[in-house]
Amino acid sequence: MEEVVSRNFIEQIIEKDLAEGKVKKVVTRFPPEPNGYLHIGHAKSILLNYGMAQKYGGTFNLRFDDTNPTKEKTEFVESIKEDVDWVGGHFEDRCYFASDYFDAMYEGAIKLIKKGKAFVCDLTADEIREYRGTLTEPGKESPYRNRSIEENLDLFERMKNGEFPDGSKVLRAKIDMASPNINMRDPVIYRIARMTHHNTGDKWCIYPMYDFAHPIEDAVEGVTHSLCTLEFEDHRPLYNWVVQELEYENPPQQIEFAKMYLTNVITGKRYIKRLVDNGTVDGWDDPRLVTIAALRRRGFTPESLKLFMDLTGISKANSSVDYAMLEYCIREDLKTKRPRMLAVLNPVKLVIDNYPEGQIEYLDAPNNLENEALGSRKVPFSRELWIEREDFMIDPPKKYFRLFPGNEVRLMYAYFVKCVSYELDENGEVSVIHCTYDPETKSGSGFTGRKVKGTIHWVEASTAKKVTVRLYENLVNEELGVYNEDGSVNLNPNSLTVLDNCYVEPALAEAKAVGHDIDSFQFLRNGFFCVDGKDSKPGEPVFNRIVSLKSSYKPA
RNA sequence: UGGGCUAUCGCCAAGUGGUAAGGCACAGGACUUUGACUCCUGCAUUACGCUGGUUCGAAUCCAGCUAGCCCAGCCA
Repeated sequence: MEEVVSRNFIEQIIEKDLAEGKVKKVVTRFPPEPNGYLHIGHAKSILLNYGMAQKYGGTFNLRFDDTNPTKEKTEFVESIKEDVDWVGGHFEDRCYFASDYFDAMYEGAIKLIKKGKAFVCDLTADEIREYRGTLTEPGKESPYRNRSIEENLDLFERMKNGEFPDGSKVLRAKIDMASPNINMRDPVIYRIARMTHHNTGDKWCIYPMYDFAHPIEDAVEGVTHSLCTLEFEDHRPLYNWVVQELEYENPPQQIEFAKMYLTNVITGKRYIKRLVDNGTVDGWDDPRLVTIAALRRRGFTPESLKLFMDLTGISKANSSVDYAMLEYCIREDLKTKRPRMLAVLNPVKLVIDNYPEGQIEYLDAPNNLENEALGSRKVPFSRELWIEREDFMIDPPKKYFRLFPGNEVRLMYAYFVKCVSYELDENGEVSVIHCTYDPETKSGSGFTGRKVKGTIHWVEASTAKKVTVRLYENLVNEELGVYNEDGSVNLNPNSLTVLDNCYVEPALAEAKAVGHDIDSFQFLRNGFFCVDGKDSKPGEPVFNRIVSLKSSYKPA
């Protein structure tokens, strides 16, 4: 029985091209401009492009679209390469630069001029705008539109040679000033800009525009399917015009898909910049952001992002995916892959009155009950433990089956304990809980004499490691929405809670994350956490909460 | 009111003329060495933006509407 697998519209196009022999080998690319950090939206494009090449036995390129030196910085190149590869876009040795093709683009421009399809225009930027017309009115032709081929050739070469000041002349494609598509109204394809380019230095003082450069970049690399976002739909006729006029034998085709939006997050660069500048977040990789670097620091895995993209799909409808879907993906990925460790975030002392003083025994604890391959570890146990403050109540509501006076619960991996009394401090807060334990009930002993409704986690007090834990919530206020009317961000005041009095079992004290070598764990009932490689010092781990666990227990 | 695109459950999303997949979320229940996980169950009862039409039959075809997104950089 063949499983019916639905294909997204891009896969359908590719399969048709392959079947018709129009395309022999699929080649895709991810073409970022090196002018900032990559975020989860880019991850969708990376995974889509890489996925298509992978699925159909083709290749995937990383290509920096660096045709505008005024906006680009070399410092972003390395971080983008790292992010693309980390997220799963394995470009291997195929990392290219649009600027490597400047010669081919220059030749292409000459070819257009010789065909009478391009001209040098002396209109100012303002005049070009005026001549362009409006959305509802056609434009009018530039007075320079009918210069001779010889004159255009001469002028364009002199543009290249630096004989004219910045902005004084441009090269334009000669198409149709009356086109209802504004992109076809004799678009500028080359401008003069004296800027040192991060890759080509001062070799050029003229630079090609995106609409002219991109199709050439794709054609030069043999890209077959050029996947981009919806806002470029109107540019497709121009894209096709360029590859046709330049007479490429196997022209690439542009296919557009919808960008991904996520609820309750901020992706706008200027908003993030403001938050960084005023100290609301600690940088562009603050774990509450959804830049790839932030997601990685928070503890998201590449696998979880892949799952997320697979579940959300590809379409042409603008949409905003519920953040809960992302949380589901990281829980799904981590739950059977990472150990479940003992950590108490809000501690209160528990003393087992009938347990020998000074004795420490080491109990077996499976690392993950759902994954035996993760093995087991020894956890120390003694008379004095830390337990979660919320796991004890003096007057419990109905259906509370953790610890309360007279009730018996299991200590995870250890024994049944029964609460016999408790002490209060001067503020009336519970300071010590006294229990007795039953040696018969040791974990793994096969004891079936009686059952207990609740199980709680704990940490042995004398060997516990004190750590700092950071709990993250969404950066923005879900009730009020993301933005205020004045355009400022509607912050959630509880987006970050720092707990500096947490205890973890000794095994966790060894956890360390350096750089991006992330260690992540499930803290029973508290969620998934990872060691923050940026803020942890040796021996002083700081844990970031990746995502909390769902809870069906609702306190009265 | 020029052109391009989109519209299927609270959120994504399949569906390509034959009688509405799936996931997230949510709600019940079972199980449980944590109330998580897992497992069951329920969740668009002529309904697929609206209105007509074609057809034995339409989310799928046609017509006309409506709503939303994108475009007037010498940015990408």
